[in-house]
Order: sequence, then structure tokens, then C-alpha cells
Amino acid sequence: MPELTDVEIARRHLEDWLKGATVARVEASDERVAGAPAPLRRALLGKRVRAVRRRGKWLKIELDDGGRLFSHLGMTGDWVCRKPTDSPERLERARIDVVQRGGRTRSVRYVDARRFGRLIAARQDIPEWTELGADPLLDGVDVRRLETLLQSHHRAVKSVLMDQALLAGIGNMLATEVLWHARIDPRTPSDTLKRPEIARIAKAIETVVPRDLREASAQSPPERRFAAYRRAGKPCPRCGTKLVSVSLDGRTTVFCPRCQARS
DNA sequence: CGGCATGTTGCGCA
DNA sequence: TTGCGCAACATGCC
Repeated sequence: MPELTDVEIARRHLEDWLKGATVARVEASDERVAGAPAPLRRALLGKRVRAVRRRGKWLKIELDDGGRLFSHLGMTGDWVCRKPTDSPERLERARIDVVQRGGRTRSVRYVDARRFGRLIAARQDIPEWTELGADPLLDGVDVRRLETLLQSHHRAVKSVLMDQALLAGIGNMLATEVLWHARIDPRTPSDTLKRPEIARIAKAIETVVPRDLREASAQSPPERRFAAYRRAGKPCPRCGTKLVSVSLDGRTTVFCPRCQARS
């Protein structure tokens, strides 16, 4: 599921399902994901959902008493909506049942195969949330700020783009796509990039993120969402050269050796 | 069976 | 201090 775009879609769903509703039932079957059930229940039961926000890959459900529930989808997490009478999903880890003002009931289930996701109830914003960098959708992309970020680190440009404390929400898929779009070798040391290249990266983020949000909303198959990601050995959609794969930060990174050549 | 996977954290090492 | 490589986490899927 997770990258800024899929998390934003999850946010829209949760807002639709939960906003204005009152929590009537809470289950947390997996301590690894949600901690002990009791504190979660205490934080949510009887509370009304005021808003659902997103920053980077984190979701925040705000309650009318000032409490908040943070949700990270990890690698395989997702929220789905069911009826309260429906049996648990196969990989369900938690559920929040709510009653809307008109009396309509919903059962919102957290599903997560690998259980890397997290549910954290808190009374204030947690560091994982407050320490996030600029979010491309919420804050826009500023070329000068991006230039400062890139030049203040001596790291592969892809690592910088994926650093959540610097830019929030860019993961392996989006970083791969952004650099393909900008025609930049992902291994390029970030502080050697020149202004025109940085401008191309900024433009690529502004283009790729909203476009992928539309693609993901339309449920386009993943192979149509991305030009390079998971396409090693296949022809570059731009020039036909075989895409190559390297390992960077322990992640598979695909790029075109011809149009993403280092200058 | 082996290998790979959208994320994050923590450790050893240069 | 900074950055890199890698293992770990736990499970599904091809």
C-alpha cells in the first residue's frame, strides 16, 4: 500500500468513513501493531472523530477530546470498511466501529500482512509525526529549499529524496520514478547536482506525485503507474535502452543507464 | 524451495 | 560526525 499517494487515498477513505462519527467499539488483535487493547480503547471509545490528516506516510485521526490516533501502514497495511456484523478480514489486526450522527454504523478494519504498520494513540503529536520534513502535496515543492537539502548532504540523491526527515512521503517507488522522470542517476552525490538538475527534480516531484495520485485513485495496475520501478531488463519507455538495477540503501533501484547517465 | 517485496530502526564500520 | 551496508522485523506471492 504505502507511499504518499496510497496513504493519501487511505486518508480520504478514512475521512469519508469516520469524520463526525462516534467510536462504539475497538478491537486490537495484534499487540505488535497496536500495543495493548486497553489504552487504545480508553483513547477512542465514545470519542467523536474531528478530522483525518496525513503527513508523509503517517495518518492522524483527531478526536474531539484532543486525543489522536496515529497510523502508519508499514509495507502492507491498509484500511477497509465493512459492516459491524462482518467477520474479521483474513489479515485483520485492528478494528474501529463507529456510529454516524444519522445512526449509520461502519466497521473500519486495519489489515496488514507483514505487520510493519503501527497504531499509536497519544494525547499530543508524536516525534514520528513532528519530525517529518516537507510534504510535497501539503507544502508544495520549493526549488531553493530542495537545493539546500541536497547540498547539505553528501549522499546519493535517491537517499536524500527518501529521507522522511527531509522530504516526507517519498518511498522507493516514487523516488525511482521521480529520478527517471528527471533523468538523474539515482547514485549521484546530492551535493554535486547543479541548479538545472535540481530544478528538474523539483519539477518531476510536482508532476509525478499528483499524477500517481490520479493513477492510484483510478486503480491503475502498478505496471502502468511507473516507468522504471520493477522493470529492470525491460526497455526504457523514453529511449528503449535496457533498464538496469542496482542496490542502494539496501533497496532495489532501477534506472536507465542512457538517459539517466551521470554528466 | 528460493528470492523478492511499497518501510523503519539499529548496529558496526570507515 | 556523517554516511553506508546490512540484518532484523513477519508474511505473502511468484
